Amino acid sequence: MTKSQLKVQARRTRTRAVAAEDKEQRRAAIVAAAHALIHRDPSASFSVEELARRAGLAKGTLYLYFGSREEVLLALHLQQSHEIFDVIERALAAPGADARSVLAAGTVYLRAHPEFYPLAGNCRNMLDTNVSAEAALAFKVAIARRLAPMGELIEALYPGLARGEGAALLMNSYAFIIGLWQQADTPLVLRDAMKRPEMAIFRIDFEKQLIAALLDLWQSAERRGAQRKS
Amino acid sequence: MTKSQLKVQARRTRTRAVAAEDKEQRRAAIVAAAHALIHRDPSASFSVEELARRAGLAKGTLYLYFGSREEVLLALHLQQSHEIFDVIERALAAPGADARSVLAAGTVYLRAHPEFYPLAGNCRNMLDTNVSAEAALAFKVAIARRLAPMGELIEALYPGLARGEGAALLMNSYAFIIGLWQQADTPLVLRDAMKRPEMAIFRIDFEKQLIAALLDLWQSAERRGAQRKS
Amino acid sequence: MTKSQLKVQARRTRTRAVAAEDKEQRRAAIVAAAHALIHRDPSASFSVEELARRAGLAKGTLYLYFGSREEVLLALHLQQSHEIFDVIERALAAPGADARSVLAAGTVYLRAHPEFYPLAGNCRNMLDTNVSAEAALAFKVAIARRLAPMGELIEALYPGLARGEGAALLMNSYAFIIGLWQQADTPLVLRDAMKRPEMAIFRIDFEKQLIAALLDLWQSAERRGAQRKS
Amino acid sequence: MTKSQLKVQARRTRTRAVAAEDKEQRRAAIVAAAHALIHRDPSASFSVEELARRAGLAKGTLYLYFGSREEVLLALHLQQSHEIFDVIERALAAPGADARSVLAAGTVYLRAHPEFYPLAGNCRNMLDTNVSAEAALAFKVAIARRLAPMGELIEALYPGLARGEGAALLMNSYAFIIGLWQQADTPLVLRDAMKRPEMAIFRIDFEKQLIAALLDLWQSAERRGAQRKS
DNA sequence: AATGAATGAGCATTCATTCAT
DNA sequence: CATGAATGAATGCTCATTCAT
Repeated sequence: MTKSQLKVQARRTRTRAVAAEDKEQRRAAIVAAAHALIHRDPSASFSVEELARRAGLAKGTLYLYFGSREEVLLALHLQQSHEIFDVIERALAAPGADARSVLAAGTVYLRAHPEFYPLAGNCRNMLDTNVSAEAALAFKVAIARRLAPMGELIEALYPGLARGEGAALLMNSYAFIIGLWQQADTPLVLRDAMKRPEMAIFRIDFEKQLIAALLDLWQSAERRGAQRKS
Repeated sequence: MTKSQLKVQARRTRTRAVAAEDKEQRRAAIVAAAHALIHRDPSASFSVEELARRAGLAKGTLYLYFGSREEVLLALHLQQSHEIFDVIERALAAPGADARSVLAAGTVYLRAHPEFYPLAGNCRNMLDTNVSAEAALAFKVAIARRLAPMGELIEALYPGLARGEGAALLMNSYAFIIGLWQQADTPLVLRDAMKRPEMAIFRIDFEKQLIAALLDLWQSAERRGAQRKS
Repeated sequence: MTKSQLKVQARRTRTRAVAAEDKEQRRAAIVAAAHALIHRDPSASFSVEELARRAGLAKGTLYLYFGSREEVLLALHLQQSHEIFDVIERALAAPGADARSVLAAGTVYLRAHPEFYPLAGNCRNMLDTNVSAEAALAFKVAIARRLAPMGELIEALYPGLARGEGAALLMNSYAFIIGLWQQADTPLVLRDAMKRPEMAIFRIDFEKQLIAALLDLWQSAERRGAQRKS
Repeated sequence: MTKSQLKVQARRTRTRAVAAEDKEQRRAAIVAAAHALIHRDPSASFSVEELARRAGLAKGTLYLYFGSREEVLLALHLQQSHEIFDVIERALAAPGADARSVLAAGTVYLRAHPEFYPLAGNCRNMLDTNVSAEAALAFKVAIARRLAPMGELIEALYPGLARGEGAALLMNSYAFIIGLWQQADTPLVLRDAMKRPEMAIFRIDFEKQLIAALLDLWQSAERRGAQRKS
């Protein structure tokens, strides 16, 4: 048996994803692999090689399902966005929903998925780097389709809000979450330096400050709605 | 003296920066070059080569003044932060200052310096990539030193605010600005697609929405202060 | 029957080529697709994917008919060679045939099939790259089988030529055509630069220079034959 | 001593080419490395990695001197072209020069530099692949500058030739050399098959057939000149 | 201090070919 | 026979950083 024959034998190919359903599974496996990797390394510096290995696929196969490394990350971000949107939407639709309960629900999700932050914080960057116009558009449209009904739920909750103000409130909240995380999260190299007295100002209780500010935003919106109504 | 030595002699060399003052000038020139380049290309994809050329220096010289490419960008970001802090601080200290006037002042600065946004949005990233602990610390401390007095001005303006709430309000505002920009700024590849009806939700009036939300944050803080006072 | 099996069944499959005739048709379809593609892109940089799509087949099917991408191109080249050989042979066999009439006939073909040149120019390369010994041999033998009778026709036309000199004249002509095209055809990147005065020497009238030189070759052969005869 | 320190120690950099003269030497070293490699492997399939190693340089350094892998090959081809042009020019200028003596001189060069053929045969291809317009133009202009004076020497030799016919004769000769080599050189995979009787037609004496045909071309030109003169 | 030549690790992506279905 | 999902070798090039001059 020659060396080359050995090599051929060694090549074990995955079962083929022929049905659309199977293909969707493959995509999901790749996204899951990215999820696992970004969990360990929030800076997402893993290589495509690593990503493929983790997904149990060859590098080339990955490119059958995604146009680029960045599009995988975008897909992961979209997935997580759907997840948090599900949580928020459910909270909004629950009886007795109010700002507090909705924000609490969102916070629970975020606490359990800290990798959401760096992904979201890099999203704008990714859209400018190695993401096809189609993929970028699909992402944005998918987000838009979720924001609209959630915005309406908010508008139902806060009568007096104008059409679109609900969605705007969501976008504002989202923006604030991303922005505050970027300010509050301590870079690795500063982990030690955070103890210094000069850094006291940055030693904030992220979640507390987040909720407080978001409550301000939501309650201001509610108040504005109430005033208009009357 | 050989031919090759002659060549070497012929090489033009910048006059050397000996005095501390001169050194500061060199640093400033490099930062200014980065400013000019990032103005044209918000993604800051320019190379060190380009940066050095624009600054009128050799590549190696640049590394006498900065530890890495990212540290240059960080210095630029710090400079712009100082500028906007100056603006804000002045507005806060002006007679009759209130949320509206302060935010208006800040908005004027941002309108004139759109390159502030991508720089600020990437700041968190930079601190994790190729920035020495010293440089990162120096940056953070410099920011902290500006936030403290400004926070106190706000606390003076809104009696009833607890110690530190002024600075927190600033940080929140800053976070919101960065976050909203990331949501609102259209990636290049989507410039055309923005016209589509599905994208309507993202066609926001950035400045208007920014000011409205910030006003909500500031006024909520003010109200909270007032309540406590009474 | 599972969902996925249904999907598989739904997959459209070409009708199978069972008869030898059908198989030949498939081969021809592939070659025709290559022809069409190389017509648009003389550098033949199209992928197998594209080639298969154009031929209306799956990638794998293509490999049932050809051993490699290059073998398809070789087949196309052989086909075109047969065509021009047909033209030449007919001209040679025509009453009153002479160098002029034969070359004129060949020129007409080439004018109508400009993609012949790059294909022929790359032929030597292809034979060294990804072409099986069998395919290479088959190609060469097929060419040889055409050259022999044509060479004899030339020898009949120019009495005095030794056995084999007719074929040699053909080979020389062929060589010259390929070589001159390589010198004369302007690379895409130089299209604009050709206007410059320094490039004047390369702005030749390809066809005119081609025919003039070929006539020289043929008439020299004729003369040599005549001398020997006498 | 840590691993990383070892690495730094191990890095041995070439003495720097500061003077223009030294830089020219580096370029030459790279071209020489390409020459050595193509000598062993006429298909020029070596990697940039290999080329750099052979030149004793780092990969990146190579790109300080050439824009792409192909531009190195083009430079090598230009160098060899200069060499054969030198030979031809000298032969043309020698007392008692005629077609025979000039072609003999050229043949001697080619016999000693068989790697000239594949390089020349691929030149047209290279100009279309990964060669900048500047490099392509520089190459062509350099060739043109050599052809012009040589053409004039021929015109002086063959009075009666029109202005430009000398250069055209050179170009024709060059074209024929390249073309005939492509027909005559046996591909590796056919080395064995060449013994077969069907391949007899391709078992030509390359040099003999080359010279014979070129003599035909040159003598036809001479005759044409002589006729015009009278 | 200033220079810019040299470095080389690092990496996403392509695409001809195979083979399970 | 036909398909197209899976493969993974293969590789040119970039560019931040270093350091000899």
